Amino acid sequence: MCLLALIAEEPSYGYEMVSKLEERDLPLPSEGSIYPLLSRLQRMGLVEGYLVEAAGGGPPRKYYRISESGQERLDEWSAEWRSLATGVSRVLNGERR
Amino acid sequence: MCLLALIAEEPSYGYEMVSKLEERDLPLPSEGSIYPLLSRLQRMGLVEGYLVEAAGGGPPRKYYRISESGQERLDEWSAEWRSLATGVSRVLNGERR
DNA sequence: TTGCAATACCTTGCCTCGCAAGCTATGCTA
DNA sequence: TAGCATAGCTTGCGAGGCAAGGTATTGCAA
Repeated sequence: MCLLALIAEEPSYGYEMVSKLEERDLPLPSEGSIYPLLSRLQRMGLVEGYLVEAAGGGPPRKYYRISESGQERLDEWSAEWRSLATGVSRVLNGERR
Repeated sequence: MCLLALIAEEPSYGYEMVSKLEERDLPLPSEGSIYPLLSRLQRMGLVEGYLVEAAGGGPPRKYYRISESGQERLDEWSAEWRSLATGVSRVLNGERR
């Protein structure tokens, strides 16, 4: 969901997303974890990939942009996330509905 | 973590925790998921189990109370959770640190 | 008195997925 | 020419989620 949210904000590529996540205090345990995730998002039809020649050396970058169904899925996911997060807070603070 | 938090609040048993979670809008996907979790918490030494005769029929209840190291672990876990949750919010809202 | 619902616990087994580890290739710079 | 930064990828183990199904007891309704 977080990767999808990053891509929704603006198209991006794996290597860059790692640092974007770090900027938001969400470091990935390993840099290698991101590529299987991105392929999965693509396989699910939530994002589309396209190659862009690297500016300033290095291999070409594989950019991803969000698809229409990706945007819908993201909306669902973030709603689910918010509900989960509120639920967990309620448990941690000993409240009930 | 949520189960541990419930137990920290007051000792409880599996069947009851299911409804406590529902009360907080955190329904378990299946009632059966809770028992492996509770055993794991016990195996990790975070909770202690004890049997109590059921009031009003049915088999004896297996209550759990939190241990000292369980309380410490819970404090760590909730700190981690809060940091994770803030991170995710940051991503969903397109902020950076 | 038969049967069903509620209470309460537990186990098996598949299948997904996280992630550590390691690999490949390119171009710049010291 | 060695090394670093950039950028991508794959393999393999192991953990663990959870659907499904099982057991036993009590009380109430049909």
